[in-house]
Amino acid sequence: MTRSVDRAVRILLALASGTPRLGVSEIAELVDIPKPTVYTMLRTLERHALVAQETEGGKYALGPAVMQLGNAYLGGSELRARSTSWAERLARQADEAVWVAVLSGADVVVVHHAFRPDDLVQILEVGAAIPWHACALGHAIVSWLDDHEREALLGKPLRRLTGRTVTDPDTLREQLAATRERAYAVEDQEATLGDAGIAAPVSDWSGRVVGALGIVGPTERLLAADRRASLTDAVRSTARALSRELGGLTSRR
Amino acid sequence: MTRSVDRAVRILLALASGTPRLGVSEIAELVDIPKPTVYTMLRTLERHALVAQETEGGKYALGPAVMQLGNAYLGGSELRARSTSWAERLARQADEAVWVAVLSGADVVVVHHAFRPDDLVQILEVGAAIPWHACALGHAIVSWLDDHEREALLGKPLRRLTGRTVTDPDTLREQLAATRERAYAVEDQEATLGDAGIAAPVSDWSGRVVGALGIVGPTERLLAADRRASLTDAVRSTARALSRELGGLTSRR
DNA sequence: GATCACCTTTCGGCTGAACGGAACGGTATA
DNA sequence: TATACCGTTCCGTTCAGCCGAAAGGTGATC
Repeated sequence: MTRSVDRAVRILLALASGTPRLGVSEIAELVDIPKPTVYTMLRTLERHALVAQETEGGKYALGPAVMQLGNAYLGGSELRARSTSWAERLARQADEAVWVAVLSGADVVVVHHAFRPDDLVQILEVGAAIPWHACALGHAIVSWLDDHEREALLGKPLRRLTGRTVTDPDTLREQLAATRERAYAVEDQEATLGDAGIAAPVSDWSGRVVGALGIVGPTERLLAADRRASLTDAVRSTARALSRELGGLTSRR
Repeated sequence: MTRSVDRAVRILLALASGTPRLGVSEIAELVDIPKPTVYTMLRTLERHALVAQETEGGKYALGPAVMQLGNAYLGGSELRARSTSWAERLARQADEAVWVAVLSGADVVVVHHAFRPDDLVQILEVGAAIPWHACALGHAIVSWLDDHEREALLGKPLRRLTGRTVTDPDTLREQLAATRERAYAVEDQEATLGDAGIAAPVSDWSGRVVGALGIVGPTERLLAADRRASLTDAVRSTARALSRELGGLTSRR
């Protein structure tokens, strides 16, 4: 492990979480690194536009280059590339928005978003990060991780996002077991009030879970008794089809 | 300057440019750092999900965390926040797609994209990076930089993207002078064949240019003799209005 | 199936580059 | 005017990063 690199990353993450603009001293305290060290690193990061300083002698913020990295990540994502057509198809079929996501630490990050066909106001959610335990996508992924990884995630503190967020490890363990059995996950207003999700895991040729695919929308539409069965089936079979495609063309190793 | 941090960033950028998946040796050669050093750094970056290793012992790629950073950047961008309503308005008025961009090294990075109102196929271009010299947005920004910064950019090698890309520094210098005078830039198929752009610089309260705003679309529509005057006026006045807004509410320093 | 070539990964001792305490100058605040 | 806190600079010390050498895998070649 390279300490300086680790520290620099922690600085970037500090800038990414919550307050977008921070001073040297604030960062130093936040990540517990001496001020001069933080300063030197910020300057180094600034060279590459990963951070930017507002006015001379002012606070620091993330720089535009991090966006280029993000874009490059999307461009290189096998999952995203292969999922677009399937997601589109499912969005039309279910008449709901479809998200494809991967796990990043304890968060689920949306890598593709197919809009609900007839929606007018569409907010692109690509790049959004949601705590894994508060969404169906997260449950779908984590339920398929091996015991060791899953327990590591259950061990971390679990934030409550709405009144309905489940944060008890034991309850989650049960839910994950159920998810594993059914091969799909359901979430009802645990991340956002009014919104629900249905998701299924996506795996690659080796059987390892690489992400999840699911639909997101208003509770009353998604979880209506008469639609639920058909929606879960649609999600599950789409995820399976996508997994098969990822498995087939073993792709560039 | 922290050497390790600089090196780590160069590794990330290498992963971001071109081939999305690289082996340790490939990276080592690309960025000219001894293999074991690259390895250690990759492992450090992997901890934070900034890079990810496909299969165990395989090649490395950017990780999902870089997307979170990108998203955080967008969320904290004053320019983006203030530009949305203006961009929307201009998109309706001009009936064309509107882009807002900032400079990142020698590239222009799109931070906001307002769709052309009646377009059906809409590709979200947020995060896209375009060499500054090949687009109106880039010209608008660079023309307003101070001499020193501008010359530094003109000194770097300028890539040709289409047959019409201007890559001669002297020609560019003239174009930039003209842009500075008119307070808007025009580009015709220099980045993409068939597409043109009209853009104007956006500055903050201190007068420093912070980005640019412009319309993008098919050459025949954008540069039609009868529309051009009204379009350039619309772009210019929108950019000015946005600048004024950024100037007014000095915002959180 | 043995050899080869190339990979990623591990190890450890040397050394110079990163670190951080202390001080500086500028700028809001009382 | 005094104070407090900021970003920034300085520079000697030291310990962490560096990287040559070697190990352990893996897939191709003959």
